[in-house]
Amino acid sequence: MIRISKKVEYALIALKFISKSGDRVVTAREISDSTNIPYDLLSKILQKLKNENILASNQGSYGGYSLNKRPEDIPLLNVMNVLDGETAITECMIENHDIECCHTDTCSIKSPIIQLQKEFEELFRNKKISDFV
Amino acid sequence: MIRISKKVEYALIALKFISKSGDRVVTAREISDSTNIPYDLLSKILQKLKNENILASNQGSYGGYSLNKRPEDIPLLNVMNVLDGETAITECMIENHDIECCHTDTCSIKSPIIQLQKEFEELFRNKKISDFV
DNA sequence: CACAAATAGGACTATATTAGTCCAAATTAG
DNA sequence: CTAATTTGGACTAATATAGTCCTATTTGTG
Repeated sequence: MIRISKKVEYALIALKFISKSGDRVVTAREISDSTNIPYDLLSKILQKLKNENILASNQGSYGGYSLNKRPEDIPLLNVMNVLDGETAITECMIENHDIECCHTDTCSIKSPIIQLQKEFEELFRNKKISDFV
Repeated sequence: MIRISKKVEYALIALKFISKSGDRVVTAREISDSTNIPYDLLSKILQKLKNENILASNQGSYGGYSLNKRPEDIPLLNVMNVLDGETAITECMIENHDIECCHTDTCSIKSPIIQLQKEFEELFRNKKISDFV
């Protein structure tokens, strides 16, 4: 059941919330309270987005998060990769995949899978956070 | 880690195998032996494809499977839906979804998600089994 | 300095999904 | 009748996702 993870879904909601808040920094608590996203989980998500320089953060009281890039410069694919790891449509598409696929000899669908992988990535790379704001 | 399931991967390999076999019926055992796909799992997959009229089957000895549609008339999305259930990019995209999303009031990303869902489906609907053969 | 409000992040648990296995029944050609 | 096959239910194992808990660190303010 191919699906976008909750983490990514929450990230989109949070990013929208932050981008609607102007220059003001926004706390994880604030987002959690107004969206019902579990606080602890949300914190992890925001931290990862910060480590990827999508968000900027200030610690300490009166701290919080703010956007570090323009929404139109943040591809959805980026957010997905940050939160859930590399987006590989099949196991054998994972880069540096050292586990030999047991179908290697017989698997003749590899090249169309590579093509599909490309189109898939393109779809999610062309979607920007601005499309969700 | 958004990914096509093994079931679908196996189905693609099996469908390719069958379509390469001309008019001859092909047994699950035969496919399993030459592709290393676990026999029991493969059987289930072929049965589901049969129930969906993508394959035709003959029981008994000298039985087996054959294509019931032209590869170019079988969308990948169909195979995915048959094997893994409805393809909904997020939980709230599942049709007749009666569980109220706890973000309903605050979730303002619904309309772009619907749009993404459409584009996603289009990608996988336009891919046909013939693209993998 | 002490405190409160934040981010930061490791470790863990619970739940759900996916993958795979086992078993028995029904069908059919020879 | 028998062997080869599809059919299909029930179960187990493995993996991934979602969520929780706890503690450390940072920093503005009284």
